[in-house]
Order: sequence, then structure tokens, then C-alpha cells
Amino acid sequence: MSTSHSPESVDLPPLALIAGPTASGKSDLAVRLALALKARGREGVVINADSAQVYADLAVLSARPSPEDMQGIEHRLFGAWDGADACSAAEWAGEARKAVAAAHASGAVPIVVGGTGLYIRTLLDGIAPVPPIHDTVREEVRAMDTPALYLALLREDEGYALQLNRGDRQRLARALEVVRSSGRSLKSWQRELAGGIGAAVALAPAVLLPPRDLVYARCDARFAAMLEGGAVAEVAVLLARGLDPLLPVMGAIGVREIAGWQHGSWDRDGAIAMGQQNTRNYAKRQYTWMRNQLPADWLRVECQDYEVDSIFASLLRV
RNA sequence: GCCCGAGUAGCUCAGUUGGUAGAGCAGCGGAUUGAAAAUCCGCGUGUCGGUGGUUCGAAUCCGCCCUCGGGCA
Repeated sequence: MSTSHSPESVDLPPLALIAGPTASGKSDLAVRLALALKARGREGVVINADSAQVYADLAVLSARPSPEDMQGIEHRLFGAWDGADACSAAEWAGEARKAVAAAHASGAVPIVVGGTGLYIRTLLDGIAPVPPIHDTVREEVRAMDTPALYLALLREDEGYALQLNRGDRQRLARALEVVRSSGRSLKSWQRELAGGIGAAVALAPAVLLPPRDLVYARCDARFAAMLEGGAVAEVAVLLARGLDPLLPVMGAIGVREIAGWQHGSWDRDGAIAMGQQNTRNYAKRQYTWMRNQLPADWLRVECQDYEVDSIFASLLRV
């Protein structure tokens, strides 16, 4: 991300940002920051930047903060999408932009929290303004298998095809649907970024990177606890909707694991083991993203005890 | 006590007729521009249970021992 602004730019409205892997304690820190602001006579609004917590259907499985967790602090974009509607980085960023503007308008400090790096990047830097893909194009492209996607892209957008890995089905499909639908290479679209608010804001970022072992242990404990906390019923309700299995909600960690157990493909212990493993693998990917994709000058917090006052000193300074 | 089977990477296992070993998973590193809890890429030295022996050479053949299964007593 190219945008990195000193919190000293007091002329710009503030934006607190908390990024970190799953189970790193982000939400709790966000609420504590809001409470600390409140103690200083300022409101804070927590805005979700997690691609799973965005779905109404996934309260338990996405570890979405409960009303008690929220402690009376206003939270936005949590459970804001219906599972039947696929959210995307650009769509989320559009809503997040509005939420940030609303907070600023009321004099509150927006606190963006989440583990979805692409969402955060899109909000701050913007994204290529590719027009919506025609339904028919999307359908036909997604029906193709990976080798076919590669060959087709090689034919229709060779330059970009050569930059992608031939096994990277998702990017090949995206690139192909873009050329077919817009008549332009995704590569050329990507030369322009639109919608980023990073330059118009005084950013106070914190990237939480607690010890890996600790986060893995929390992932394990949390998934097991979810089964006791309503995850099974949540999955049952979700499955009953009969949604397209390709929708993002259906791919959330835990859905497939629990559904397989309920259908007798494996037992409860198997479901737990798989869910825990997948959560850990996911957390690892987030560490890689957070470490390398987020701006190097953002504050990295590698301990496990977060101190709001020191992490957000610039915001809390009175 | 006897018989059979198994002991190879953290785990599950492959290793053809003897030429000092390799997959999956885990783990680690990396990529990441409208599905990102997604989609991919890379990284394999381990007393081949131990010990003697046969052999130019043994995970592989032979002896003895140890451990874990199962069976017979």
C-alpha cells in the first residue's frame, strides 16, 4: 500500500485500523480502543473488515463478536450481508467507505478491524475499476476446468496468462472473465486504482502478530468451543437454505467439516480435527499477508498483551 | 514360552530382482488487484528399531536382541 500517513496530519480525519490473523484478539482490542476514546469524550465506531463476519448466516462460525463483546460500542458491517449474496472486496470497500464517512460526519473515530488483508488494501488504496461481469460470461468461465482456463487465457490474454500460475484456477478465471466481459486485459485495468480513501485520512494502524503457537492454540480451542456454542445448528440452518455451494458463506471454515459429520462422512472428532487444522492453515496465510503485504511502516505488535494506550497513543493523546 | 505380522521424516505409509530412501499430510517460507476463511507456488539428512554377520556395497539377505500388535498355549 502506498498510503501511509503520519498521525500528526491533524488536518485529516482519523482512522484507526487493526489487522491481524484470526484469533489474535483484534475485536477485543477494537472495543477497548473505543472505550478508551469514550473515556476521553470521543465516540468510536468499529467497522468489520473480515470477509466471513460480514455474513448474517455466520455468527458462530465466523467468531463474530456478540452483543456482550460489543459492550455498547457501535459496530458496523458485522452480519450485514445475506449469505445468498456474495460479498467482494470492492463491494465491502464501498460500504466501509460509507461507514467511515458516517462516523466522521458524527465526529466519531472509525476503527476498522479485520483479518482480510485484501479488503483493507482495497479500502485504502482502491481497486481496478473493472465494470461488472456479464452473468453469462461469468457462468461459462466458472464452468471451465483449470487447464481449459489456462489455454483460453493464453489465447485471449497471453501477456497476463504468462504471469499467472497455470494451476491458479481462481485468478485464471477472473482474468478470463474480465477480458471476455470488458474486452480489456485485467492487467491493463489494474494500472488504475479507484476508490481508495487512504490519502484522505490520518491513519493509526496496528498489525497484530502475536506468537504463532499462541494463536494456533486459540484456533484449536475456539473451534472446539464453537461446536458447543451453536455451530451445529447454525450449519443446519445454512444448509437448509439450499444455497449455491460455490457462494463464499458455504466455504467458511467449519461448514463443510460440520456438514460432513452430520451426514455421517466422518465423526465428531474428525470434524473437530479438520476444523482446527483448517483454521490454523488459514491463520498462517494471514501471517504471511500481514507481514509482507501491509506497508512496512505500520506498527507491528508481536507480543500477546496489547496495550491500547501505547498502541494508539497518537489517537488517545488529549 | 511358541508362532505370525509390524517397526523407514513430527504423523500415515511407499520402497521393484541388495547399489546408503520418497510420497501425502503436518510444519516452515512465499505469492496475493472485484470468491481472499479464497486460489496458488516453493522447501524432504531421516541413528531406514538395535546389534553382529554375508557382500565391493544392506532399508533390502542371515543370526541374536528390543518394542508394539494379533494368535496359540
